[in-house]
Amino acid sequence: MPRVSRKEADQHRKNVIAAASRLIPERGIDGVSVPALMAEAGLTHGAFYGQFASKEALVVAACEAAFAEKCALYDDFVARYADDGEAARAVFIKRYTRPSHREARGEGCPMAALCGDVAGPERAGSIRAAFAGGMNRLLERFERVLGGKRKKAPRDEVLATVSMLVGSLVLARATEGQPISDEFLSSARKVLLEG
Amino acid sequence: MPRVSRKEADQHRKNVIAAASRLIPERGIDGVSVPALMAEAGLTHGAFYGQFASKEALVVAACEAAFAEKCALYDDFVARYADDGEAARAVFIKRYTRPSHREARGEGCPMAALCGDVAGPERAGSIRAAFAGGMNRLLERFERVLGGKRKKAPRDEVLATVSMLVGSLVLARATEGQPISDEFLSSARKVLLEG
DNA sequence: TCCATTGCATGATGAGCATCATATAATATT
DNA sequence: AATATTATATGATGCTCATCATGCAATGGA
Repeated sequence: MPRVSRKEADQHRKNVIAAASRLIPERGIDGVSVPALMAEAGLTHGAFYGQFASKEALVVAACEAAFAEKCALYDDFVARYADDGEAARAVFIKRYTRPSHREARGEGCPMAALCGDVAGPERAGSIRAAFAGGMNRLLERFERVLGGKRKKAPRDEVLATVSMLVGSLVLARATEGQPISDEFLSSARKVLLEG
Repeated sequence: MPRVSRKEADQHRKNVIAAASRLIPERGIDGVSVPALMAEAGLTHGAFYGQFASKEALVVAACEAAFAEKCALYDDFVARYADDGEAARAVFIKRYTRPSHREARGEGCPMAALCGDVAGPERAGSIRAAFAGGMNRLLERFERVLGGKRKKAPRDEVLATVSMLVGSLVLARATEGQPISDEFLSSARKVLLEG
């Protein structure tokens, strides 16, 4: 009964979430307006509130999609390196600390891309919960990626390592264009691989 | 010739910068409007453009003030612990990773508070430069704070340690209210002090 | 004492925002 | 084939924002 078929409408919704899960990590929550997002998905702003109860609901969906994509990625990664945990850890750390990761905010680590946006009292509701849920799921994968020859790395080590990786990426982005930017990434890489 | 004396006007400007250097780290650049900031400083919005060329100029001044305050703080800190570098490093790491630091965004580490705001292409101008300049000055202090019994810690170690501290704080803020939030801080503390 | 200067307040401007109301027209159902 | 449904588009609402224009009134120099 719609102007488009149900299947098309479902696809539209998926397109909107896909666009949001790329644009929100890239430009921030407040950097993506509803009209701009819908235009990116090939629709107009009026279609938005037929699909989402609010902008907050969209952010939740986009956040979950971004984490789900990375969880699937690391499931594959763990499977591929199942017989060489040492290599898995080294390859992961090298990839994470590549300068190209700094530029790829929309496709890179959602923890690093969203953590600044999700902090603060005005985001204490469902967005925060979606972010924390995604983080917990992603950290489960990191236990194995970072375990090396062990099955799973100890939790303190996982959280501290992730803190260093995310911190180096976020600081590298905040100083992009300055000489110190690359140093954050290379120092984290060096300390994690050699220290 | 003004409605208030020159001295009062100078004091007003300092008040505005002081308010901004607390509110901007606390609420983010876009979370502090010019009218709200001026009200906080006891003035009306109209007075703003007599003192600052633009909101960007204010952010630059606030950023510099925030970093300058911390530089002075750590100069004192280094002097106080001049004869016991080991204690300086341990005390600093314990203070940085306290849960109360997570809540004190406006008074805490400006690197952690501002890094998310300063990333992105729209902040690539003078704000980014002010942030990077402040970071470089602050990192000079950290070389000595983190040196332990050495005079200065090696640069890779400083940058990696700061990455972990900032990362743990930023992630703890992004997950505030969730059980994992405290874990980021305690894990970073444990690894840096014992690992 | 007088007057030019200027810091501040009031108010306007135009833009962008999230959200809602309504109309349209194509689809599902009958 | 007729009709009820509904995804989408157009457009409006009320808000907040950064910035600018104007006028006032107190000050500091003459």
